Amino acid sequence: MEYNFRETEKKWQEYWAKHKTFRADNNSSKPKYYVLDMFPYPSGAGLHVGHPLGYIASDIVARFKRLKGFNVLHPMGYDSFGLPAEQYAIQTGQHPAVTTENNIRRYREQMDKIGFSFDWEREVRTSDPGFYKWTQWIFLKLFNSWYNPETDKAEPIEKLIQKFERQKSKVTVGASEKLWGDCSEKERSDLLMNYRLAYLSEAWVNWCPQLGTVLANEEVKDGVSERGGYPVERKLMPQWSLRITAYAERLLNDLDTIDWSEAIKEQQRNWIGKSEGSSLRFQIADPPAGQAGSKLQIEVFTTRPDTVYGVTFLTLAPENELVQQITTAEQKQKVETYVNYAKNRSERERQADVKKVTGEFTGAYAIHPFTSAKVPIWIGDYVLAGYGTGAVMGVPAHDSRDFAFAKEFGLEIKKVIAPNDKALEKEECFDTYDGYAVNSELINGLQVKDAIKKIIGEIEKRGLGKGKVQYRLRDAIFGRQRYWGEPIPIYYENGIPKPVDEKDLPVVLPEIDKYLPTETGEPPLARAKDWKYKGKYEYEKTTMPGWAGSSWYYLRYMDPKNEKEFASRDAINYWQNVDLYIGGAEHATGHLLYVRFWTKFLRDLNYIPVDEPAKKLINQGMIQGVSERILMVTDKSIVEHFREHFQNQLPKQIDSTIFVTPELVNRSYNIFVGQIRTVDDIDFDDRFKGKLTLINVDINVTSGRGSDADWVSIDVAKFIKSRPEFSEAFFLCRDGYWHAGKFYGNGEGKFITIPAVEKMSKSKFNVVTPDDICDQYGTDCLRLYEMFLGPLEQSKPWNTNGISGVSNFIRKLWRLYHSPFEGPKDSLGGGPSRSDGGDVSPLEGGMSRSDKGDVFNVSDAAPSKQELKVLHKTIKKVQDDIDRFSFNTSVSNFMICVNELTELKCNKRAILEPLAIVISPYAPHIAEELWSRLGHKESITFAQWPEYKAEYTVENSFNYPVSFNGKTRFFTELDLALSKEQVEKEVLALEQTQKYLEGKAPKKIIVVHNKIVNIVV
RNA sequence: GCCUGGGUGGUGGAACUGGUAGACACGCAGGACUUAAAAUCCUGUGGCACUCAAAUGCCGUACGGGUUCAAGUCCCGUCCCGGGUACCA
Repeated sequence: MEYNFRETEKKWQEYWAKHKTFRADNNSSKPKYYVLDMFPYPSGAGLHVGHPLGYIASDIVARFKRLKGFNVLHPMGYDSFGLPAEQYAIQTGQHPAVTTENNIRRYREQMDKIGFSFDWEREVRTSDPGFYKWTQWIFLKLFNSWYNPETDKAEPIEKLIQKFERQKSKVTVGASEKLWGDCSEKERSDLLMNYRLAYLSEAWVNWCPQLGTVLANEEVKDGVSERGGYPVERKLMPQWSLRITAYAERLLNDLDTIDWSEAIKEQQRNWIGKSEGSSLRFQIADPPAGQAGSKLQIEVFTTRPDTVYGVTFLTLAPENELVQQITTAEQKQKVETYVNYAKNRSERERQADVKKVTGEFTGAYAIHPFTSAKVPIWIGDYVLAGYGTGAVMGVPAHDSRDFAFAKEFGLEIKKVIAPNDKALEKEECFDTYDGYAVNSELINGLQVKDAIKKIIGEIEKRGLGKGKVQYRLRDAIFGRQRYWGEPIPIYYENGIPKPVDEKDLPVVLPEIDKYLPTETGEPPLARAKDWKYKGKYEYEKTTMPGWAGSSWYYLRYMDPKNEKEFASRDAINYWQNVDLYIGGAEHATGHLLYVRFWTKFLRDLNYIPVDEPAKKLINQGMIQGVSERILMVTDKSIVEHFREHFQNQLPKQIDSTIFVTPELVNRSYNIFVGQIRTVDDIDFDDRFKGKLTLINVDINVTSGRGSDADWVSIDVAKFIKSRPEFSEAFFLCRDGYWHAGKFYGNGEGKFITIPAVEKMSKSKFNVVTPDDICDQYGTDCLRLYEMFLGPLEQSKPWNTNGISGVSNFIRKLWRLYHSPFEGPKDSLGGGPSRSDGGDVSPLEGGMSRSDKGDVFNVSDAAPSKQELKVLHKTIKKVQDDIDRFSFNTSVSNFMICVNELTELKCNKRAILEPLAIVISPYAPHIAEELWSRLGHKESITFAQWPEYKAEYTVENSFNYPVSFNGKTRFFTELDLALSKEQVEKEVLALEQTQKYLEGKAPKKIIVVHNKIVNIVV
């Protein structure tokens, strides 16, 4: 009988739920193991086949660790605050909480189907007040802390206040200096904002007046908003930010302590962007008439102070405050025009247009601190206001950007570094470190590195500046003009921001009538009626960004129901941090940096005992979607080429429907000749260049799958009727691979489709959900197949071409335990001793017996040597594979193992019982069923992993490949006990050896024990 | 540009510290069973050459060099693809 996966999988999923099999215990004598997946944002599209890839891998590890005797924490939850739900709410008026709830239900259903071993009692949702109470609590801690550079950690702000109170020296408040005791409340608040780890400050943002919100950089395209196309301007606005920069050095250094991929670590290092150099001040020369400019100075940051003698100009960022003060009357008009121009160019636009050099002369000059020469001061938008001091010294001879600027505006170029490599002497701009200083008075002749050291010393000595470390990392803007997020627990009293009292948390997200900004441009929360702290104070109206909840959620899983603390001490001390974290690499510089930041902060305040959230991180690859593109072919020879290539793949029948993604309809889309390279099995050569054309296809969409349709279909017969010129059209359709193509017409066609392999997303109409696979082949099959697809960390397009192999394997596995093999007549246990699985199942309604094949056939006879060898080979291989996260090779090994045992007609309990355990992490449902049929009353989850015994896999002989000059010629079976000399002798005595020696004496013979024999002739 | 991961049959991919390249699977071809199909099972399957056959030889891990008895694996150079990032001074 065939294995009935539908009944079996359902049965065991119900069993696990009913028995709470996967509940993790906070009080256990077992060693702990915490394996965590990045929790999903519950989107409307549901789970796609890419999601479970990582979840399956982590589930395998979790189940494996349980079998190995660990107390495993393997939880799941939802990152349920976020933009899409809010956008949907704006469009439909439906409360985001409602759509989120629906989406979560869908996700849960889908996940339950896959049989994950999550402890669902620990589920968390970031949008749940019981959860975000603690997100707000951590925010308050950040607000009430400062970073003490002396102790190099965060401390309560009270310590700083005490320090201010005690010290006699004055503090700087705005433009004046006062004693702390003399400051007003407002002044004190403003002063402390410069220290708090969560603080309010003026920051440059992308502001869209029409939408009434700040936009993230990726939401702005070509100076207009991505949604709606409204103009976006750069605006200085009060913003809540987190002082992540205080942790820059620790975030950088501690990367060396964690086992994360080098790629992610490197990305974080680049993001933090540490650079060492020096600050340097330039005095302004001859202030323009009527302005008190002589006291003004410009401070720059440079990593190349050694090139200081090459400075021929200074450039300020257009936003730099000094611009207004130093500009001369003659240049005022021009400078203003330029500043306005620069202001309205978005960040993105500036970046996209890197090659376009723009700038303006301010009319002012600065005095070179070493040569006293007068250098012109320019403004240019290649200088960023947010980095360093917003001003650079222009050294065109040794910096390619300064060079481009000088070229554009005809500024002087002065060489001060000579390359060590004479060949490079002619280069106009030489910007590497491989050289020595020239024309540089104090440092002439010194190699760059030494020159830097010496000149910094000189700069410090003369009080012009000092050696300095600069980070690219910027403080994280934390406020969003959005509704669907955690309210920031701050209220305002007389315009002074104050923290909500801890005991008043959570500040619950209020109900509002519309999810839009107010008419006056205030955030949506301003619409809330009677929403006041203690009935009288205005709350902060912005909400937290999407990454707030995910920055600490891993801690909440340890003790998710705790109402007094974010997690109890005991729980935190027991679970520590995540042992294995699995998720996408796209979070490299977002979530994965913030979660490290919050972890270090909580550690500083002694709430947790660890410095890092996750010891080991694995990034699963993306499963890409494949969608159709239509390509117009106008040249007959190309069509012939295709026909030749796919001749034997012509389908016998013609289907009258072709699927096209809606985005292709009624739109001109660009597919370039170069992109055809994605069709990897066709080699397009130059013959085809220029002969592939694209036309605008206007096809009537005749059907869809409702408003949520991912695909629409087009009736080709109808299409051809409306466009008779395509009556001979040639369609080649590909659903993943070409062999599934469909042809139309009968000859010189004009149409083909080419596939586009892209990230799976709803907007690209290429989402494939796991449900269909589960329904058709079963969950175990989906699990094995997703693992079998290739290495976990590799991205790959989704296709189901190989799934039948996995499906066959599951049936073979079943048959191994059930085939009506005849047991040995004289066996000890006596043939098919357990014939009926029905009554050993823990649940009623086991498999029904339908025919003779349904005989559970396991013998208690002693296993043969060969059988033991097969089993132990597999045990070893699978545990090694799991240890190095190579799940695809394990699946191959199961196949090999089952094939070999089938060959051996093995039906021994001593083999089949451990085998079920070994397979159970990968295919838990069928493993449970087999386990129960083997007579066990308990779930296989807590069985004991069989111990690998090397003695069973030891061979006493080896079939040596014998090679001559490295080329393998033949094999010879030799006893492994033989010494090298004996092997040599044996091999030389062989007739074949003599044949290949051709009478010559071997120069050298290499014998590698258990590996190879190589004879050098 | 910079950082990073890759490039192996018709396809997905194996090959762990240099030691039998192509495991396992898909696909394809042929066969068995069947009235037929599906399912299942068996055989073959990197390319080229030669042969009635058995066998054998040569070439093959993007390309060009190198180290080594031996290179997919190590070193140098080049090309191509994916991912990230970008006027960071």
